[in-house]
Amino acid sequence: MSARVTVLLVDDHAVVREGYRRLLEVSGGITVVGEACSAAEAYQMFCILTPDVAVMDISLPGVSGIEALRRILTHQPKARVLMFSMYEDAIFVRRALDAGAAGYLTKAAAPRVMVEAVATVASGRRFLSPDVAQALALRPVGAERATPDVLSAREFEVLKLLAEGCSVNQIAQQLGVNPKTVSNHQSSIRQKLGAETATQLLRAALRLGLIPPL
Amino acid sequence: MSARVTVLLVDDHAVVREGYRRLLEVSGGITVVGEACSAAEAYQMFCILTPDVAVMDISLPGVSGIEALRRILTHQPKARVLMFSMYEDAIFVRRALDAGAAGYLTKAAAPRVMVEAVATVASGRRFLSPDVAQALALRPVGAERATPDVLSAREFEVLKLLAEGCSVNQIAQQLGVNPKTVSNHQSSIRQKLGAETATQLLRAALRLGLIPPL
DNA sequence: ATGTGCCTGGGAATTCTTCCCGATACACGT
DNA sequence: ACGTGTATCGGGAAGAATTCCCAGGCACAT
Repeated sequence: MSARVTVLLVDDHAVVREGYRRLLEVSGGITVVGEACSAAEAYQMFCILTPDVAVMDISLPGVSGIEALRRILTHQPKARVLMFSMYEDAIFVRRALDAGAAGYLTKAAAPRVMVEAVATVASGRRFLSPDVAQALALRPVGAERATPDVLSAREFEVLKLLAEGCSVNQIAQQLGVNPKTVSNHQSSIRQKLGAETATQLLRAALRLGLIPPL
Repeated sequence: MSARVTVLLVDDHAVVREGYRRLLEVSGGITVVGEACSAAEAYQMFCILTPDVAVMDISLPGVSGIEALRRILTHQPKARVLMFSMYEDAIFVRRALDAGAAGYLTKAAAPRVMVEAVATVASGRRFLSPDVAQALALRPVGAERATPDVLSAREFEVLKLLAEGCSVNQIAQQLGVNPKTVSNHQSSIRQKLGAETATQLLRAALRLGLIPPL
């Protein structure tokens, strides 16, 4: 085999990161060289450490893992990022892959699969955990865009933050755009989802799994 | 120190369980003697293995971790169960403790805190992770009614309708008052609950049980 | 009687939303 | 290379909602 694989772990829960670190490191060929707990930190650390693979939780507070993935790929086009999530819905998988993820793994997968996934991604190939592959196979192309996919990536992002309780101004600051833009996004989101009130917007976000159930 | 501590891990994600297992076992004094991925399995395995401590994720598919906790305690009143969750809201903590949990730990806690928590719970004491303790301390006793009581009856009613997705105008019509009045009520509700955004208002209503969970 | 708190709304200032518009950028098929 | 489509970003203006301050009517307790 080749040299050891270096990994950057991105998850907002410290205990979870530590668990993954140990899980990966006992495998023998993997070294976790860094950890990050947010999208911003993930981007910075990736640029500094240039790990072979980033293992990133898809649901981070504020800016999502997918957005973090995009930012990394913008500046490091050759980055190998393995997305990791509790969601196995085809919609999430597709968004992750569309955004350029090198692999997608669910937390329901067997532990050794995670090691295998990192190794596969590090070697330049793509990796999908079996359950995910099945979910995708069952809905070939565009099947899942019955309702949810009418939202664009940015709209997704804005909806997530709105559902988390952020104000338009906070979102604008976090995404680095004009509040007016966020407001305009919100309008189109509401129209696309048919959400007149904030409640309906939140329900939609819950349906899409953008935020954990309350 | 005393003998090794035996632990039953309960979480619906295999990878997560494996991570925790490694995290706990390298500490030296802890042995994970079993794993379960559902409430039913947790109960069965607890009865068979009689571990010193069960570490249980609060959010399990189907029957929740708290319900699993209750079932275990019904038949094994001396069971020591450490609840483990990504939520640090006081309401979750209180429910867990009311149900008889020996401790509550958030996933945001530092990794070694988990080891400490297991050891503390095994020794017969209770354990709360620092962030959780703080959340509870801020709302001492009967905390869950500290907030709602400041709302007047009318405000309560308006909040309920708002949370159900009604517009201000609809509410005004339903209550037979001027929309302006409803709007004014809403303002004071927001102020009293500290809700900046519509979403936060909704979450408050959920916390107060004004509407069924989404 | 008097104070207190709630429900009710008006008025004015402010902020947000909506709808329409154009600019830029990027991907895609021809 | 070129047009086409789409996403993102924002400006402008009209309209709607929110906030803050205020005040009358009412119930209720001291």
